[in-house]
Amino acid sequence: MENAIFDTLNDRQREAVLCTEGPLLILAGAGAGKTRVLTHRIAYLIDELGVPPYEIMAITFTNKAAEEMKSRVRSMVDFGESVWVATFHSSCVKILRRYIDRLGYDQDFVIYDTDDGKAVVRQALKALDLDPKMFKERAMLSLISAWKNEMISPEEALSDAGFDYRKEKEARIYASYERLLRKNNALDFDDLLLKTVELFRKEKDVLSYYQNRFRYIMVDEYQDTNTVQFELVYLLAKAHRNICVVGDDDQSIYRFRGADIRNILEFEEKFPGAKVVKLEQNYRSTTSILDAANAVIRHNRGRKEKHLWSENGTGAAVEFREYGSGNEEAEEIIRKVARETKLRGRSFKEFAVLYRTNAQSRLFEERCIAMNIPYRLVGGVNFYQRAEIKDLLAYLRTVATGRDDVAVRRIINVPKRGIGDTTVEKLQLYAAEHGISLMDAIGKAGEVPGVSRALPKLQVFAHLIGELREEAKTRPFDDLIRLVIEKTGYYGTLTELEKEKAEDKKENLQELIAKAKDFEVNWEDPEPPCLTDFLEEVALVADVDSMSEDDDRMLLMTLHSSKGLEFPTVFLAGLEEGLFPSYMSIDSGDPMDIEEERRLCYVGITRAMKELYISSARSRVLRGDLVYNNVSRFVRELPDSVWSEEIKEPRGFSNRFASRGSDDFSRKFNKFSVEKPEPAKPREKPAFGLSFEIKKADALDYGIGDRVNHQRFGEGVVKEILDGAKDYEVVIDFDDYGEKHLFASFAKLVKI
DNA sequence: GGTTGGAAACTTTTT
DNA sequence: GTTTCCAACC
Repeated sequence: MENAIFDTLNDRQREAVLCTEGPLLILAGAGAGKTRVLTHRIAYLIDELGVPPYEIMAITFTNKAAEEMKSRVRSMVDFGESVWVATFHSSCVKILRRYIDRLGYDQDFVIYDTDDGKAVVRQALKALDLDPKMFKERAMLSLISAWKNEMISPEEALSDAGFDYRKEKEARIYASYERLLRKNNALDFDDLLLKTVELFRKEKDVLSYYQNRFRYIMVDEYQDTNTVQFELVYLLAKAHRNICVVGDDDQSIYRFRGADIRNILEFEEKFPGAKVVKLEQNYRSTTSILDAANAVIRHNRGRKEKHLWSENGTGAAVEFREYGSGNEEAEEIIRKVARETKLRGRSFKEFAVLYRTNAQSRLFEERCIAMNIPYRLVGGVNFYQRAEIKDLLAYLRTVATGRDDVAVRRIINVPKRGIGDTTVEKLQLYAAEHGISLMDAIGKAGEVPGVSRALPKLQVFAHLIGELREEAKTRPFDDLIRLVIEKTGYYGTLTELEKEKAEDKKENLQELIAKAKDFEVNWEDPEPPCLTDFLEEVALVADVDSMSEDDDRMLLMTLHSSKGLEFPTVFLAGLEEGLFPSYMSIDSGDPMDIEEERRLCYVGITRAMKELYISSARSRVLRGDLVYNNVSRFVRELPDSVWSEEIKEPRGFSNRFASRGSDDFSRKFNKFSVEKPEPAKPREKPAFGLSFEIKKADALDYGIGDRVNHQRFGEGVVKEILDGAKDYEVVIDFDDYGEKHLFASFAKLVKI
């Protein structure tokens, strides 16, 4: 190959790039340059094989990944913008906007998020006269989602239920939920995929159009695909079989969302004759960090054997610290960031704190504010899920379609205009009886039985929406949003809240206005965008997507959000039994749940480029009350060699003995228990280093003069053995590292 | 019939 | 800590 850009690839990467025909599975370890492989592969197809760019499809999971790939492809090849690079969900939306009429929907369908979905479940329960306490919204939604991911229809769910009362009711709720969505001309997240598959199965001409259109298909993060997604890819690829999937089974962390790890483990069976390329050289992290990652993930059973390695050098040792409390953990971590940035001139964005649950973020946020550290909180409540934003968007949805009952219900009394639940129920009933939408029923409120007192208020509301619809025809979106705020007197409701919160909400609304403007300015199609386009964009963005690289702030996020990102210094916080791994996964009794948590830990470790600090807290406040957790099992799975820097420091070492008795260790490493040990002293200085269970051996199986092997230092000769109170101290002269003093129980020396 | 404030109950992770 | 529920008020 003459092209210089391909010279920067290693042999395995090049192999993956050159294998363009037929099914290909790229098993890419963390930081092994999979995005580079994908983009180079696209460039190779276009530049070397002359494939037209529009015949190439690359599917990702997040918008951020899609954006990154888009910009890389554009900078590498001419007409790069013609390559179809999009997320699963937005790809499906694009297809459905063109052809969904074949499934009996209008093309301007709206997309419901989980909040809307909850409202629909509530309505379904009411329609079926079922007790909402018996069938929880959230549980029902995840059940429905699971059914959809498995492509099980309401009818099938019903027949599967047999004579089980509960299952039968659940299936009926599902059926009712479906009817309501269809009536509102709405699709939920799962529908986007499911309806596309339905479309392909039903309309052969549509399927073959897209099969011919996408002659080369690439799927990123393949380990996170679920059954519908697999089916979608399978349908598209089965004609030409040029399907390349990239993934890492060790980074599969979305099982709870229906991701099926078997999709990657069984790829070769699903696509016979598939070629497999493993990328194991890591370009991101130091060897210390990779050792830690490898050691932890080794404890999982169902996985493809891999061993990450790098040429980046050993680097700083991974450090573990146990703090007295969650507060102290946050304080020390943020203090460390403050020191590093102030004293060593490092920038804030080099640091990231990763945690298991969103609830943990607050502690770090508070410390950042207190210490004046600029930070960015990723995830938590998604910008577009905030109440005020959703309210405004519900107005826009109502203005845009008029069929969206869920949106109308949300805003009919926001701000308060004296239209209560009873009135809405009557209107809804009337609408159902006459087969019209809620908004239409409001227009005819005079004819609705039982509506008298609320009638003038309803007329005002209907008039308001009518007016906004008129204005929407000419105004740009940002202007329209301003108008909604003004006409509804939305800010009026906010001032009643505490000042600070109201300010926050106003700022959020300003940001929404800015985003709307942005959207219009960046619109690329010659056709001007309509309100539906904007609402669609907004429905499909995640929080990570809007993370910008340029502002210098440290990052706080869950382990899930951190996937695909990298940071010079990572703090993995809250490594405690019950928190991480979560009590849910411990209690379920399914070892697969713990394995998923372990993969999550692996993802967290491999985000780090140069430094990794792992920590836990002995006590922390969880939903109001103080709990005492044991150190996570994952900490114990970390390799001894990782801690050797500490062992070289006698000072840290003696500290460790001074502050921790061995009873403490056995308690800590016991399985998660509810038994509460004595409370931690709040301001106690934390001990450095990892405290392994120190158990003095009765006798050592090596003596002075023997050659022994150490995991990290290699081979050496035992010079001296000192009998200490709690352990033997062994002096070894290593061939490569010289003389070292090690403790027998830590060093795990093996006689050769 | 609608609003409001306080008590109760629930928080794993999210495209 | 935060969202939902209910009962007393308007």
